[in-house]
Amino acid sequence: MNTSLPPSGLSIAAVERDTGLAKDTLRVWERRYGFPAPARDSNGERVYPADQVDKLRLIRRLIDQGLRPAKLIGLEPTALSELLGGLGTAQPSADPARSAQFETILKFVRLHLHEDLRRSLQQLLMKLGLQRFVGEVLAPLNMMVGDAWLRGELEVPEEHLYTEQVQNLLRAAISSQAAASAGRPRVLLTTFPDEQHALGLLMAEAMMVPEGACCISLGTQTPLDDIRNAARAGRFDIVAVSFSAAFPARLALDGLRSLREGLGPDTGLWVGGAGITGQARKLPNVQVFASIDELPEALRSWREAHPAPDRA
Amino acid sequence: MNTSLPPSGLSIAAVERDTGLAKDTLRVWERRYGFPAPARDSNGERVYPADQVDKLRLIRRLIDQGLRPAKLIGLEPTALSELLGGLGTAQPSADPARSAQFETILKFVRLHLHEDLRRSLQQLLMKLGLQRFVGEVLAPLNMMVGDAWLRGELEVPEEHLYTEQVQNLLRAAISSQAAASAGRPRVLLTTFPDEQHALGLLMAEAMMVPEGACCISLGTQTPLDDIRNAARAGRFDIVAVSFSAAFPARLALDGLRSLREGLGPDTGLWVGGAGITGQARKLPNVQVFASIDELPEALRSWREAHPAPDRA
DNA sequence: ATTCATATTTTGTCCTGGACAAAATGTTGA
DNA sequence: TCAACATTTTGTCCAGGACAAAATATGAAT
Repeated sequence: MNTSLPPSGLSIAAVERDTGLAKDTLRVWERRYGFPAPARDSNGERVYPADQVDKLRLIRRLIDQGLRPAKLIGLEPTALSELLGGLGTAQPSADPARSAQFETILKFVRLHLHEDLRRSLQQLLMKLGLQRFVGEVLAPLNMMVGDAWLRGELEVPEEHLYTEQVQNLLRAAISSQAAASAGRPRVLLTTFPDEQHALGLLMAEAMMVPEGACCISLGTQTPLDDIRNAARAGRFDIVAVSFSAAFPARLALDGLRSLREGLGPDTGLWVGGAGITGQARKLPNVQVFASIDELPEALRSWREAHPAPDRA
Repeated sequence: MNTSLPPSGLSIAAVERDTGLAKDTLRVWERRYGFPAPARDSNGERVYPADQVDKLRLIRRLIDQGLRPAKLIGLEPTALSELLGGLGTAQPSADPARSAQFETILKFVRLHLHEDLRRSLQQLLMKLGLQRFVGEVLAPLNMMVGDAWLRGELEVPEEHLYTEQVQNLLRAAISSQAAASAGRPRVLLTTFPDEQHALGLLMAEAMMVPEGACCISLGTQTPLDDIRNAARAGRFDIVAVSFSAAFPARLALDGLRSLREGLGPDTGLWVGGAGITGQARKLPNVQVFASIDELPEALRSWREAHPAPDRA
């Protein structure tokens, strides 16, 4: 039941897409470390065997976790997998019942039981309310899904399925609560270019809308200049940006500093997500959230510091 | 109110991100056509002035429309803009009242009046019902937004704003109608890798769910093999794939042929979107939709051809 | 005149191997 | 513990040659 004859390996462009490693990087690794060592087709072009691509994927994930290529490239795939396994960060929930529930949900994801997945999430949402649902369920679940993905226990379709279902749930819940347009503060949400993960944004929105904030999301991947311009033109009080674990911290810091300058001093810059936590002290005048639970409290503080104007 | 001193131009990587033109392509154009002609920094690296990047963006859009680089690179930006203007495809709606309504909505997008935008879309949705809303409002509106974007009348944030609002509306509407899990047929929706546009998928879902189909969306960018595997494992009756205008037709055709083979003969392959219309005859055994309006009828035909089994 | 097969041009991607700056790490001294 | 400096690691850039796939032009045959 194989596909066909020739494609017994991937081109360098395909490997770039699959692993996220730039063509230049693939070539320079080969030159320096002797790995990967792709075959060549009749045309002298690289043809990467599947097992080397798998190993590259593992290496990529470990690099994203902060390890360095030279230490990884020589290792066996099994050793790499072990490293990956040791890196799981999600500590099991304190509440064993809740913890078991999460395992069940993860099982639904693994088995593509979208209907069961939808139903269990929906029930939890109904039971806990939007804010607690995000803080107590989605936050840890995301970590678990992320860890599972890291160690290769989940494939692309499973991850997509989870994301879609959560997105549906959150968008519906947010729509139904949409605050009056006069809500305060006015918050602009988005991510930087190259950051595709929309869940963080939605979760933030779900935390803030019930507090009466007026949230406008631009979705993912807004160029820096456009964020600045949109924030000014729309007279927003706060710009909120989210970063997933894979986002290079360097890019985030540079971009945030530049954005911080571009926004007026009256506009708050709130950021969060695994890609940025712990960088707080390097970001003056930027509010860095270690956990999404802090958002409601932060909103309340903002309100105290910015009493509503008399009324226009 | 400029940013700072040094960045009076973009690096080749930044231009790649901004224009979608590969670094190799940028360098080879420079070598062959003498354009772009970037300055060099102290390090000998290319620094592209903003006006050249703007022209590159125009060229890129025209190439996506089927024109060829050699004919474009010599032209003045004004001439390029004219070409772009002549390419608008959306003929004004037959109904003048409706047409005026669309213009109003577009104005809201342009002015970032998210609240008004949301309200007008919501009203139309309520008035027309989900299916007619998608077919009679969103389809033409998408064309208008696409055209405006093409000729540079809309920027990134406006386009994002529109997409987000529509997505919120559609997801909420779909959730509220979600069919019983036993719905037929079982439809798997997704896009190919490198295709980021999710609206087509949502619109398709919105057309099918009210007909009682059981739709599972994987969101955008699922690798081909994963689509095949997911379709088999989930015993889907139909796989639906959508292509935006910018998607290279070649990639779409190749991918679809390969996917067609990979799916069993009992699984339907339904495709649509501006990137694929008109290619129908090159795709045997693939159902190509010229308009999203055809979906409900196609579902009914499918049901006739596949009478429900006795009941398990 | 339309379709089909074959030449020609255009165009994007790949190649090698050298270079260099930014980031990470190691070292030293307060 | 922190700061300043030296060293290594690492990713990205460059030039300029090559080639195959796509697009177009040319010609033959229906």
